[in-house]
Amino acid sequence: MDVQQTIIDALKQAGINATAQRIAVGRYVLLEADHPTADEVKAAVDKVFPKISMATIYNTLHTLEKAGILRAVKLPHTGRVVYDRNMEPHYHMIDEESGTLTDLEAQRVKLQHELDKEYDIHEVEIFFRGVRKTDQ
Amino acid sequence: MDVQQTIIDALKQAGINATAQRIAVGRYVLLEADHPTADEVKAAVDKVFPKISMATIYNTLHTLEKAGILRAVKLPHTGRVVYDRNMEPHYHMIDEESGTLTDLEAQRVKLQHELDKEYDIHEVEIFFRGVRKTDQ
DNA sequence: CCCAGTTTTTGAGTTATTCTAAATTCAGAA
DNA sequence: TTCTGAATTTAGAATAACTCAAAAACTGGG
Repeated sequence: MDVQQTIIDALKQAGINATAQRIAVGRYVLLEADHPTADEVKAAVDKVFPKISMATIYNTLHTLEKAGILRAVKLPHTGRVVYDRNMEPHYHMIDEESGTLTDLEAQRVKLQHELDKEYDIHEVEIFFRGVRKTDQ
Repeated sequence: MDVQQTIIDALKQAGINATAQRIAVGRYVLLEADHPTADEVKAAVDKVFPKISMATIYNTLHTLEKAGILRAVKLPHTGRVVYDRNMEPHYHMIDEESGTLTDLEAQRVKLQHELDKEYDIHEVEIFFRGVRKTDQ
């Protein structure tokens, strides 16, 4: 099955009409990209799609978010929003040198607290920030 | 010792010239406020200071940040920036009902991971999001 | 093929912040 | 004091990242 069809199916599966623009955006953000910004999505789609407006980029990203197949992550250091197709519970590591954002599976981090006594916790967001160690 | 003098001393201590505007802003963000936005700082200062520009509000907040006596926190849900005078290691709890932000001392949260093997971690930012339990 | 509903587009509007350059104020020297 | 260069403040323009509104284009079911 080709990539095109994979995306069309994924969109339909999520209850989204598979328009040409959505396929182009979806293909990039759901299969190819690694935490892109809206601008980067536009740039990437521009390379393979004749003409798409910024509003459609945002509309589509929001549609994917609402459908539960994409997540917007607001980075606390820069304030930029990037889109994350990893829908498993996970946290983020920000490499301060390269600016790269890496996913960290939730099970790699153990978290203990007693907030549950007082709150119904709906979500925990963690950002680790640092630099890669120079091995010696 | 009066409040005015406390702030003047705190500013000087941090190596910041104590101008009238900085005293007014500092007094609010370092002593009175609880996670205010820049707009809220302006509104509060306007009540006690004849005339201050938004640029000065931002300039001063940045100056305090660089001096290490104030922290900007970018909230991941709204994207708004609030200023935090708590310089101890701590995390944040966001009450989704009221929008309130509460500080959580770092020692109330135990965090275990093996990222140290690969990274020099400079900072860990955690946002808990949820609602207060209705006691029954 | 037709039509109601959905999607896309353009361009203007918004919000929060930053920039620029001029005006003001300040701290230390004389 | 008075001066002077540096620091600070200001207004207002500029920017970035969206969001909105209304018209135009498309789509899928009948």
